[in-house]
Amino acid sequence: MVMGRPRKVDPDVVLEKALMVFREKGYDSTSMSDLVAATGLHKGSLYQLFGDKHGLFKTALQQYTRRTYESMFAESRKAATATEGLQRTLNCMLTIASEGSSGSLGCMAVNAMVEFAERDPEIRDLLQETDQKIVALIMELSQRAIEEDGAELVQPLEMTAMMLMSVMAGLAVTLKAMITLEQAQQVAKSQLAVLGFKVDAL
Amino acid sequence: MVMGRPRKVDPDVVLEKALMVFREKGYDSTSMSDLVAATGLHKGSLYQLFGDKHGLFKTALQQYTRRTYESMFAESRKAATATEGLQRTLNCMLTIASEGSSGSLGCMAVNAMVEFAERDPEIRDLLQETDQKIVALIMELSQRAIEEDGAELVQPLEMTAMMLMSVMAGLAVTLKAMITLEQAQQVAKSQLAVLGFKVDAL
DNA sequence: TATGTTATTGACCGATCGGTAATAAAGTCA
DNA sequence: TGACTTTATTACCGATCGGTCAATAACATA
Repeated sequence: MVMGRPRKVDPDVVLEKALMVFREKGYDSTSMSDLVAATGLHKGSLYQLFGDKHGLFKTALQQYTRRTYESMFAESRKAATATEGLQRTLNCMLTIASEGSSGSLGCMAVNAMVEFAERDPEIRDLLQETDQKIVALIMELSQRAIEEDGAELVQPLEMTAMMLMSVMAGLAVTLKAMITLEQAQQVAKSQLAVLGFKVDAL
Repeated sequence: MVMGRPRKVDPDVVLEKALMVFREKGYDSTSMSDLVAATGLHKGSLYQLFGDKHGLFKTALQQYTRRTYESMFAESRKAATATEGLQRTLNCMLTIASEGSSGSLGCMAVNAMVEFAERDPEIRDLLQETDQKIVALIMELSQRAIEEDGAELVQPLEMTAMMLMSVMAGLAVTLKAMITLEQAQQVAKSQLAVLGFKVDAL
């Protein structure tokens, strides 16, 4: 056993609660008071655990991107075909972005990109890494869809991936106020179709 | 002539300077001090002119959406064909979103949507109105592209417009850190192509 | 029980936040 | 010139911001 006074609460559940606040309100409009209220911890404990507000946000964002990517990857592996895996991957992303009790919270990565891209290279790099991982996943699934499912892509692989990423990022935004999850899923499916994936067969 | 002490500066140029600050930093992380520094006005004058910070932002956002829509509409009318008009409309949007001395500022409407959608019905409604106007413009151009340019859309008109809007919103985000203006324009053009517009003929 | 170690707590900090009000300055009009 | 009207400017407000620190509490170990 480690020495010293034991923790009352699991840092992971604290991080999870802070994460939800940041997803809801973004970084700037979230105050330490908000985080204290949401986590139940006292301010000093939060600072001891995560350094400062920026550190807490960064940790929460990493948690979000890691877990979201893992969910997407896992979802892609559940499918019988690469094409279906691709569709499930996109739907997984949309489902996460649509979370929220009233109105969708959107994708925290997209939200953070909008808020931080111009002023925080650290966050920007972190988001670029995740972006590249997802692009790689999409390209791998697309390649397999060509080889295994007879997909006849009308655009090069790289362009196909860029177009899918653009659509997904856009849906993450419009999900916040313009469209429903069902509409977003329909858009994603149609996008796969127009790109040449054999999505009708599913 | 109107009575009273005359204004030193034109409120429109003040609004323009405030607009740029809001585009750069968003709402929350922009302080009144920032606005004072950027406009050259003193704090009291800003409050007299625009009420409060939120009012100033709302006015700036309306200015942005109005002007951007007018630019897009004007651009669409410059073209010889509806298809070319559509492409010019999209490129106009991307060009505006890519403005900024170092890195692109993105689309202020998209940025505001991310920051305000969950907490400010007034801003949300304002953005939804603009969204609908742009959707209407896109649908009108698409319809004309079918009738006049022989476009063979592979998706219904409404879905075509939704897909275009999603791509554009996504590009406005990714433009901030992930891609260049040239890449974004290429994505938009490819998107038009896969949707069935006769864009290769241009 | 005494000691070392870590976690929790509440009081406190200077800085900055958005916003206000009183006053000074610069014009028009009689 | 002097009254009137509007803008510009300064000083100031309470509240909240993110962050710190010393004191205390709760454990393991000796």
